[in-house]
Amino acid sequence: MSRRRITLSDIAAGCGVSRATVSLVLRGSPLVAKSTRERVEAELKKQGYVYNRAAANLRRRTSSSVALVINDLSNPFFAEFAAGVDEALGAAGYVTLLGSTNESTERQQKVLASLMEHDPAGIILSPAEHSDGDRLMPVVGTRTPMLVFNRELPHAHWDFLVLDNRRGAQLATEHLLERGHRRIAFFGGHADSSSCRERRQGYAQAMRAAGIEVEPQWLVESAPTRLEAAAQTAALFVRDPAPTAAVCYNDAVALGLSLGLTARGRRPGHDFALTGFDDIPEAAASLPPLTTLSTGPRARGRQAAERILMRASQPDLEPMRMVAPVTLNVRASSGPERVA
Amino acid sequence: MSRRRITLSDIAAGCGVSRATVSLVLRGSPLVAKSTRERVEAELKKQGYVYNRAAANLRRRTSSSVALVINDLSNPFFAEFAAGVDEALGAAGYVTLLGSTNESTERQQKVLASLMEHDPAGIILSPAEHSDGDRLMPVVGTRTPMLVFNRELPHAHWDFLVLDNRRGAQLATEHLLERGHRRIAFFGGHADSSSCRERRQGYAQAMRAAGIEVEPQWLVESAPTRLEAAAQTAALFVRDPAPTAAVCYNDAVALGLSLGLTARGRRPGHDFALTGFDDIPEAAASLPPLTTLSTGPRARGRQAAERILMRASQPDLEPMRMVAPVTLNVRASSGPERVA
DNA sequence: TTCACGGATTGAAACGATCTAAAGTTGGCA
DNA sequence: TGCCAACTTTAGATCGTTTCAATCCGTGAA
Repeated sequence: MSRRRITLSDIAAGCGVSRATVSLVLRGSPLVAKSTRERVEAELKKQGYVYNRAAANLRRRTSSSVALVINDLSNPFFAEFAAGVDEALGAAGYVTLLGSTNESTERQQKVLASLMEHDPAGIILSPAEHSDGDRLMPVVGTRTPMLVFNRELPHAHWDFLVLDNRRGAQLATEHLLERGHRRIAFFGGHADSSSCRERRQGYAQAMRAAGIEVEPQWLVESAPTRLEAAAQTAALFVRDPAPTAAVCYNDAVALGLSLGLTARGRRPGHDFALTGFDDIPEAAASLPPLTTLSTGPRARGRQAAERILMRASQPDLEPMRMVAPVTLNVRASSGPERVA
Repeated sequence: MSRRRITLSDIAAGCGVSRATVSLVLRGSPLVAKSTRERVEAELKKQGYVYNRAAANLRRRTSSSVALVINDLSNPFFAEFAAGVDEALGAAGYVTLLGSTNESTERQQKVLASLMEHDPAGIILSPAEHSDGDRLMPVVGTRTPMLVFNRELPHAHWDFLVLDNRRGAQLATEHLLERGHRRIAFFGGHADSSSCRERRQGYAQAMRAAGIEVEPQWLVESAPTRLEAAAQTAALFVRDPAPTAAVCYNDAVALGLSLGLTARGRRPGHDFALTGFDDIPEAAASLPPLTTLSTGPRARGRQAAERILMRASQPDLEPMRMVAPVTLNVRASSGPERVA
């Protein structure tokens, strides 16, 4: 029921030793005699002592936290990523300082500034759309290592961890080509986002390699949401001959397209093949199950955490650009083995 | 490029005043003269000073963080909740210490203990399944207020914030009764979880009020996932006459059932009515769109944050049990206005 | 008996902020 | 010129921990 915090001094007083000794016991130093150690440990338990890491960090000039700033927590992809980060940080004895920005660069500035005041050992940033490296620079400073996830920023001397978007889209396209499709669309996404651009590049590259010229009406934009995508379905069929397959920007878009196709009387996986990107949980459970690219967001989170901790302990490491592989997960939405 | 942290003393030295003065400037005290204030502020900017909140908290014996412990971040419901918490905490100048437990009570103990060392002003806990209040007690202590979300724990003197599960299921059931159904099942969930029990109670109450006796085969359990639910669909039709409608434990289960029905040649929303719970984003986008109960997880998060901050500033407030209302969102899955 | 030595313990100064109480500065007015 | 009040500024202790350097103590060697 006591309101006051129990400190080292309370323990020391409680069993007639000095604060210094208690501190040594806490840290398991071999210097203290077995008998005193036991006495002190009993007292710690008895008084319900809890360590004050902030005070310790102050004295030792260390930090035991890492800031994690996420643009969109309600997106399962980022939520999984966050879970992975927290998992790895926790295992290393660090604590996660969370900040969510809801895709607002204003909030992002504020959140970062606020987190910096807690002196994190490092920052993992999944940037809001239209983030500007030049504005990030002054608030992050040069003392704190930062890893940027999922988006490229023009600025250097930060770590980057990005998905292999180009290669992923290429794999999906090759898969559809393999299945006999020639008129393949790239559907969804905002053409000005870096991830959409990269995926389109992979798509274009695969098409070129197959000797197929991409027609302009095969490139359809849409916001990366199910509803928007469903609404854009018609754009695929404005001109004959229409595409018989589509590489979609992501799973949400693919599921939306799937809905749109059904509404138009086409059966996805039968008379139209499509692929997604992300492998969200519903991808496997939808009808038809979605062929898509797994990105392993949780593993990416762990990877980010491990890297930032490494950089925090070795500040002179060179910044690094890491490209995470993606793997194609073939399911029914891309159709049967081989169509005409 | 400097590795050292800039402190108050650096600023003080840099413009020939004392640490105390700089501190006053930082806090916008009216005591300091305009001219010195400007001099100091210039120096702050020039040296790129960043406030050390840990040191300040130590001295002032305050805390500027709240711990948020989440059982399953990859569940959009909890991710939204977390986003809401962070939003409200951030607005109040607090920072979120995140911990995710992945539904493991072991990790939950560890995570809480670790977070306690950072002296949070309060704890918001969404407990892992099978959490035990008696084990939580010693690690949380009595100094730190805690709010428990979404599950009831036998222990007192914590705040509780739960959804009105009973009332929600009752609303859904009444809605289906209204539409003319009599043989209504309760589908999905684990009967030993508190939320499932409460929802079943609401369902039973509405059925009783309508003078209908619930038959045992109308109560079907399943893990709260789409796939499990789809697999359990058959259990609804083992005996004639089969139910014509189902109140589902949650949206995932409802979507699974929807799949299962389709696979059996039934058209959900036409020859079978069903409702969900949670109103996840896909509920509106599925085919047919799902009638379900909105729980407003983000608003709940904000509510939790505001409450814990209030309790942190007034430690003598009585603990409270808050029941969040849920609202019925009627869509096509519960069928047309009125069936026979 | 004295001394050196190793192991165990501790005093006191940090870490970077806050805050009280006291000391400097003004300027006005007698 | 002297004094008081109103402003400004600051010295120094403090928060809870760590850590260096110093002290203490018992023992075996000289």
